[in-house]
Order: sequence, then structure tokens, then C-alpha cells
Amino acid sequence: MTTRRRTPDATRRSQATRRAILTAALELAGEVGYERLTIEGIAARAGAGKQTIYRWWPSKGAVLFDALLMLSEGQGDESAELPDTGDLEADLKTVLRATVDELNDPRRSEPMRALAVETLLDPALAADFAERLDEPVRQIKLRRLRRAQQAGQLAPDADLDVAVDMIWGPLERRWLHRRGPLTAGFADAVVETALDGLRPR
Amino acid sequence: MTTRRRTPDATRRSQATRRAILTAALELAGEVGYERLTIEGIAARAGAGKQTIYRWWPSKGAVLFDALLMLSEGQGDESAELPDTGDLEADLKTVLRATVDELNDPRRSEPMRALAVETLLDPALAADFAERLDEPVRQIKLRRLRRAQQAGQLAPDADLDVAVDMIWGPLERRWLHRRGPLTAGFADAVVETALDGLRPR
Amino acid sequence: MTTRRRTPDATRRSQATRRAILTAALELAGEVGYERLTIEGIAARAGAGKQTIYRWWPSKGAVLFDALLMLSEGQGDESAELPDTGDLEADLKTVLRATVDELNDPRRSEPMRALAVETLLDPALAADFAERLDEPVRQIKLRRLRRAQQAGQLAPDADLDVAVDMIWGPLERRWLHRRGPLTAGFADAVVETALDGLRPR
Amino acid sequence: MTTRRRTPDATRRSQATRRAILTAALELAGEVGYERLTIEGIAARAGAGKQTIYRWWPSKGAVLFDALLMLSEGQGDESAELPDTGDLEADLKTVLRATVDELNDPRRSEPMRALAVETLLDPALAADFAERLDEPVRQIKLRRLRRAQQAGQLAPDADLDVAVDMIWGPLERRWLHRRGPLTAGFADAVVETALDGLRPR
DNA sequence: ATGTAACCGAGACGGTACGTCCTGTCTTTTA
DNA sequence: TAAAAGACAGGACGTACCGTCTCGGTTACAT
Repeated sequence: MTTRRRTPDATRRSQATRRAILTAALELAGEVGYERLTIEGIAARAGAGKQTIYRWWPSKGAVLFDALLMLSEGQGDESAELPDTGDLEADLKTVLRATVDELNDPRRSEPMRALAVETLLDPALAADFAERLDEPVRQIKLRRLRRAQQAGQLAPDADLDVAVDMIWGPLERRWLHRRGPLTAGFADAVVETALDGLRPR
Repeated sequence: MTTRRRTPDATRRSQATRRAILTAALELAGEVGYERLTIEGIAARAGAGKQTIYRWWPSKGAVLFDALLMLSEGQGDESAELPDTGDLEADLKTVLRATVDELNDPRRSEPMRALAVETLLDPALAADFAERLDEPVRQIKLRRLRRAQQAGQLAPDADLDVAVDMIWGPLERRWLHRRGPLTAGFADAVVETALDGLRPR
Repeated sequence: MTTRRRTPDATRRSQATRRAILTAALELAGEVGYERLTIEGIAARAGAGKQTIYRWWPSKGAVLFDALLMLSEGQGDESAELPDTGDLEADLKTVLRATVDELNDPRRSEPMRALAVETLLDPALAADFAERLDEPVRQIKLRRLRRAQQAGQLAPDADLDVAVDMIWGPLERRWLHRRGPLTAGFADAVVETALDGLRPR
Repeated sequence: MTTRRRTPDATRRSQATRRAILTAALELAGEVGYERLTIEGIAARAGAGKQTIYRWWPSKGAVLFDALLMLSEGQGDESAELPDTGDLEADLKTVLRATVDELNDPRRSEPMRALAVETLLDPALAADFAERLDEPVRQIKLRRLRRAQQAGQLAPDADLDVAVDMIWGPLERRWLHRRGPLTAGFADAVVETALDGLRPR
């Protein structure tokens, strides 16, 4: 007696309820942390039925994902670009400092950490996350570096995939593992070291 | 009637039971993943009472932590050093290739991933982990880099803390987030890029 | 954050589950005895979740109480009366012999003993039991005695509350404390002694 | 590999510890009630090891039994007799009024209730209790009635076993089931009714 | 005096059951 | 007919005690 999972009719979806659920998820993630965030808690806070959540999202991670997407609605365009003043080092410092500021704001940072952790545990969510958030952003970074490479500011044989990891990796690592403070100085040091290398010149 | 948490008497501890629990934890973490690893399951597999686990460990993450420590028993000395043939680049490649091999072995890798994720969720466990595993290893890395710096193989003003992140960070990131394959080639590229920098020379 | 005990909605209650739980409770009480009757066992036998039991009953005694009420459903009317042929002594012997038979049937007797013991330990249950079972039955007994008193078959100044205790007490005592066999002869002796008194005439 | 249950050597028994355990059992039975009285609790309060209790007593009921025996030490002689002034009715009233007073003193009454309940659940304890407390007392009662019967104050064919139940049963029932108040008046009424019977004379 | 055998306090251990919490499904009621 | 409300089976949580066991420390008797 297989009760086939019916696909809900998205056109009839209540937008007010959707927003209430996403808002409740964000608030609770910030208040109690991801571990103690529960579907029941979200439903109760949102004044929604549990079934409504199960109808539209496969996991609490997916709810949080949509909640974060809602937050960054509008500014997260596909066609966005990193600043390009011609000075790669200055541009990268500008971008990384902005990231530092964002990660230091707990209101946005806590739900993001929660989601990041969830992607480590849930491969399906990780794939969704990679496709809809991580990869587009990575392409933006790669485009900026490629332009710099064409302008002769980066070594012609530099592996840009490695370069992205090297520039943005340390920051993400410190943030995710709460290892050491996130400061503008750290951002600058990373950019300088990545560009100049560790060997004496 | 406050029933003060009594400190258990470690001298009476059953080593056989301890080993059974740690072994069961490793096996189960490998079999069902960290999310579905339960204290009840560990106790059942180990033939131990739940209370015995609760008596000695504060969380399932702590059990897994001890289990991994047991695995690396003996070789995890404080006085260990990275190889130093005088050729920093070659030495780093050797070390990172070894790490790649280790991380590609699911028997060790899966419980480690599980533990790494848990440190993201449990600050107390994270502190324990940092103190007993991460920081000692980081010091070993720093010592090797410092010797290279003194030998003139690294820039005298290079920030070695940033350097460590830059060399080992990308590997860890790929592993933890399952982003891209872990290969010897990737390890080599990271070492080369970190040492030479991205700018043309 | 006080999580107020929500009152369950009785109209939504599953009658099938309720019956399964009460049946399982009766069976288990008969099989393993009251002491080793557990909520977990009842839930398992009934194929119910533990929470379903905790939602509707405050204690295992209360479950058993309802189970016994279910058993005697229909015949336990408020308006029921003891037989009245005009011969008090014969009627009382009839009633007590029937009680003897009932108490000698372990299928009904064991759960009843279990419940009786539980009322000794749980005042709330005792009150419920007294109100819904014991007192109605006592009123039936009192009505029969009162009619006999009006008919001149009992002394006009006899304390009927004491009389009830004197007629039914010894039987209950032997049963509850397993002191001596329950026989028709014992029932007869009690009735005769209670009516005639101990003094020579 | 049967580890034969060794018989403890009673001559070496620590009397101080025994008293501490019995005292703790009485106190705790009064404080938290029988249900929540635990061997662990008794051991902790007495400053004794759990094994010391298990060595000497088979159940918590047995501990409480010995504790009550300790309380009534000295006055519980085998050769004791009920008062015999020649007036049976007056003597019985005296005895039952004394019992009423005893049962109204919670310090003695509560542990006794606890023990009484336990005998309902534990047949081994019930047998011990019957042999060492109940039966001797019953014999004393029977001896008094027998003397009265020989003196012509009771019907020659009266069943004295039934008589004992009839005289002492109602009091015990009210006490054990907390049904109605225990008063001297009730004691008197029971004695009068039992002696005179319910029929008009 | 010195084994040596027992009791004793202490408490770790494998277990059972507790009562709570949450999951994901299902059903009923509301709008 | 979507959504709220919430009952349900299931199962993990962390706690409390159970009764058994082993460990040293301390009597007390027998060499």
C-alpha cells in the first residue's frame, strides 16, 4: 500500500505562511543554535502546522537554506561581479574585508554556520547548496581572477581553482571552526601572502 | 535534594569495556554515519550499559574523539616533527601527499569527518579537540616553517600563521566539504602556489 | 520557558488504540503480575507509542483501572441492585458465593488485586477508584441492607456502614492478603456470624 | 561456573551498621513513602554499602520489616496475652481503642502501611510476615476468644477464625485503604455489632 | 605476632524502565 | 482544498535504581 508522495500544487501555496516559517527558522537558529533547532519548534513559532513544513521542504536544513536565500534576495544575482578597479590586490582586500564584516554579524552568521554544518551531514542538501549558492559565487571569483591573469597581474600558469581556495579558504576556515578572530588585518595578510607567495624574492 | 554530579573513580575503570565502547563507536560511525550514530547503539554494540558511557563521556562526540585518539595511539607524540631534508617544497609535498592518502581511506576518514562536524556544533568538544589534537599538530607545522624561515627559504616577514592556513587549509576544505577529489596533484599544486605566490615573477 | 501541559483533545482519540492498550494491560497484568507490568511493555504489546499512553493516563494503575472498567462494561450499572427475595440471609449468601467464584478466577482476580494494591500506593488513583467503583457498589449494598432493616430483618439501631464492613470485609481481606482459602463455606459462615452475632442466644 | 551464594557469618555482623540501616529505612519510608524508598537511598543515608544490605536482607520490604520489629522490641513477646477482666466486650473495646491510637500515629503507621502493601506484592515476605508477626498475634486473639467461649460468653458453635476477622477486619480495612476515620467510636461499634449480630433480638 | 578469612564502604558494571522529546505520517477540522 | 491542529507509532534521550561484582581497608579469630 504505497501512498505515493503527491507533489503539492505550488500555485496554491500560502506566501504568508512560507515567510512566517522561514522567519521563524532564522530566529530560532540564531537563538538556540542549529542542533536544537527542530521542525516542531519552527512550526510552533510560525503558527504553522508541521505538515505544511513537511509538504514543502525535505529537511530542516532545506528550510534554513531557503530562509537564507530569502535574506539575500535581490542582491544575489547571477550576473554580479567583484569590483575591478584594475588593482587586484586592493580589490581582493575590499571584498574580503566586506566578508569579514558580514561573518562578524551574528544575526547573519549563525544561521549560515548552521546551514554550512548541515551541508556536511546531508549530501542532498550539499548538492543543492553547491549548485544554487556556492558554485555561482565561485564563478564570480574565478571570472575576476581570470581577468587579472589576462591583464598580466597573475602568473600565466597559475591554477586559478587552487588560487580561489588559497584566497578565500583561510577566512572560511577560521569562521567555520571559530579558530582565531576575523579581522581586516587577517584578510589583508591572506591576500598579500597569496599573491606574493612565501618564498623570499 | 541536589544530587551532586559525583566524579567517577578512574582507577576502577574497566579498560576492556572502554575499548569495547570506543571500537563500537568507530565501527558504527563508519557504518551509519555520525548523524545516525547513537549512544544507545554504541552501548548495545559494545555490550555495555548506557550509564557506563554517560559516566565517562559527556557526549557522543567525545566518545568518537577518544576513539580516534585510541586509533592514533603511540604515533601521536608531542615531540614528533615533520621531515626536514633541507628542501622545504619537497618536504611539504611529501607530508601533504601522505595526508591525502590518509583522508582517502574511509576507515579513518569517516569517523574523522564525523568528529570534525561535531566540533562545529559543540564548543566544549571543539576546545578539547583544539587543545589535544589540533594545536599540537599546528605547532609541529609551525616549527618546520620557522626553521625554513631561519634558513632563508621563506620571506623573513612572512606571517607563519597565515602560511599554515594557506598550505593545509585548501586540502582540509576539499575533504570536509567533499568538494573535488583529493589527489597528489592537488597537493603539489597547493604547495607550489603557496610558496611562489600568484603574481608573475 | 514553561511548557504548559497541553490538554489532549479527547474527540480525536483513537478508539482502536485505546482498546489495544487496555487489552494489552489486562493480558500482561495476568501474565507477569502487577509489579513487573510496565508502561513500555504495554506499549510494545499494544503496538502503541509510549507517548500515547502517557497522553491519556497518569499512571500504569490508571490504565489497569480503565481496563477493568472496560471488562465490566454494561453490567456495572448505577441502578443495579442486589437480589431481594425477602430472605436476607439467603440473598447475602448468594451474593457472597458469587463473589467467591469471581475472586477465584485468576483471569479477573489478578488484575483486580494489582489495581487494589496500586490504590494503596497512589492516593489520586484511590480517590478515582473509590468514586467510580467502590462507592457505587457500596451504595448498592447499603440499599439492600436498608430495605432489610425497614422490613424488620435487621436491628433498627444497627450501624449499616459497620454492617457492610462486617459482611464483605472478611472476604476481601482473605482475598487481598491471600490469607486462607476462599470457599462457599467461608462465605456462609461470615453471613451467619454477622447476622447472629457471636454471643450465645 | 556457579558462584554459590555464600551464607554470611552472622556472628561477625556489625550491629552498628545494622541499626544504621534499619533507622535509615524507617526515616526514609516516613519521608518519601514506600514507593520511592530505594535500597540505594537507604545505603546512602546509613553510610553503608549496598552489598551490606543485599547480604543480610532479600528485599527492601524485609529491611522495613526488621526495622519495625526493632521498633517494637521487647513488647512483642510470644507469651503476651490480651487483657482478661472477665468482661469480653470491655476488653475488646480496650484493645481496639489502643490499636486505633497506634494506627493514628503516622510515625509508626506509615512504615507499617508500607510493609503491609509490600506483603501483598511479595509472597516470600508475606510468609515471613505471617509467621513472625501476624500469626502469633492472631493466636493471642484466638486464645482470648477461646477463653470467653469456654466461659459461655460466646456461642459454643461460633467459628472463632471468622470471629477474629469480623472483629479486627473492619479496622484494618479502614486503615489500609484510608477509608473513613479511625475513631474510638468506630472501634466500639464494631465490637458491639460483632458480638450482638445484626438481627433484631 | 601474624596470617587469613570475613565484613564493610565504596562504587563500577550490565541492565531495565522511566518519562520527555522529536520525527515523519496520518486524520480531522477550519476557512 | 490548503493549512492548522494535533494524535499516532516509533525511537533516542538522559536519569534512577536494580542486583552483581570487585576493590582495598578494617576487624577478629586461629594459629
